[in-house]
Amino acid sequence: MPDIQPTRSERKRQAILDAARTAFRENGVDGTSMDVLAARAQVSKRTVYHHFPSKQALVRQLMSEMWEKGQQQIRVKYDGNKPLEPQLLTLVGAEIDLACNAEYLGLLRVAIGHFFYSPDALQGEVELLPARDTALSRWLAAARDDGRLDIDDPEFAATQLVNLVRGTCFWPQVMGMAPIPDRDAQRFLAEETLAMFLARYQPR
Amino acid sequence: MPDIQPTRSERKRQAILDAARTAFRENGVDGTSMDVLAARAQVSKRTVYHHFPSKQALVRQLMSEMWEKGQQQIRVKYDGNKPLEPQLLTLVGAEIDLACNAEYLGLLRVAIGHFFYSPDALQGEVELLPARDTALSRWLAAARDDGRLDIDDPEFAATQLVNLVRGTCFWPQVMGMAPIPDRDAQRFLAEETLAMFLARYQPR
DNA sequence: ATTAAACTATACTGGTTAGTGTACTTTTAA
DNA sequence: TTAAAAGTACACTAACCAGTATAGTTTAAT
Repeated sequence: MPDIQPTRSERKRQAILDAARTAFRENGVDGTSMDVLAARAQVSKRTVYHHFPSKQALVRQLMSEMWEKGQQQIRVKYDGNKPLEPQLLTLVGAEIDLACNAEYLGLLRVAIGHFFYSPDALQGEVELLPARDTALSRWLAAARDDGRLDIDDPEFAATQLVNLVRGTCFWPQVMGMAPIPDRDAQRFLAEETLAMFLARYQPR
Repeated sequence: MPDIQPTRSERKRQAILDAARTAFRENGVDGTSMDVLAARAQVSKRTVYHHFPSKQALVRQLMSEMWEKGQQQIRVKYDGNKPLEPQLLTLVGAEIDLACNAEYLGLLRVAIGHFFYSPDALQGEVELLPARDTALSRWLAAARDDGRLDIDDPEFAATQLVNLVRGTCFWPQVMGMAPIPDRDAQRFLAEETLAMFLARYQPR
């Protein structure tokens, strides 16, 4: 068993990032001192500053991780030959998957807590909710143009769909007011969301 | 014009509360020092401590204001003789009104920012989103029992309704990511929300 | 007019925190 | 083996902040 150990330096760096993720999520960036952070990472404070020039740089590193996760785009092209439901279910399922991803939620929590009072800084550092909605609204527009959905404003319809998901699956978790729903609840949410959406927009 | 002036003491007290409201909303509780607060209120720091024994007491005062606003219950009893739509529109409209109330949103923003990282303290001080949802779900259950809505789970249906509203009307504003929608947008949202909800749950 | 309550300016205490300086030890790679 | 890179312990700085102390001024109600 070779079991290649990463270099000590790399291990320390990861320990710092792990500690930052959990500590920031639990107590916020401002609520976590660099001394506490170093202690949680079992690393001297000097080592923290060896790997990251400042607290802000550490935050930025975590933000870019989150950004990456959020970017995992859904590639569901509209297919006029397949039935609507399974296609839409894939889209909604992807939305729910992301909104139920503990890692993603945790990082988003850090971001929101940190940038809550400086929206300008927020916009400078990251765009929180990436342009995934546009993929959805484009799909809806395609289905509309194909005469299979009776939608006036695809963007608004996409917003409705997303709101049905995020209201139970995203915001409460970000706020720390509810746990992440289990698989069954996620499936139930997907089905009910779809049912409501199609009841509204599917031509009879 | 008598124009009864409130006493100086009362004027100072209000100036402090006003300054706290805006400063806390803009920069958060932790991001607003008592020195800055006093300066914004054009009052000496000692006067702040004359009116409020501590920063926490000041926060509590603002929280109770918010609590009061949130408690303005909607009293729409289900009426089997009136058509569904206008009744539901009243309920949805009330939800939107509150979610678009700048004062309420501002205070909620303070609360969320303050308690984001201590949900226990949150539950100790206030319940953020009061039990207004239960009024809605009771109304829905009544309409269901009357055979006028085809709902399995009134609580979930109420959540869906509320999510459709809050996703565009509440969360973005609390997060400071979007301005409060104007009257037209509010009406549009109410109508579209209702249309989707009834499409799903009104028996054909 | 007098007096107590409210207000002001300013300096202070005690505590916390981001980040640095220093002298020393451990790891790693040539 | 050896030298550089990385890590450690710990003391230190400069700044900030909640809340207090003090001594003097203004307001308001008797």
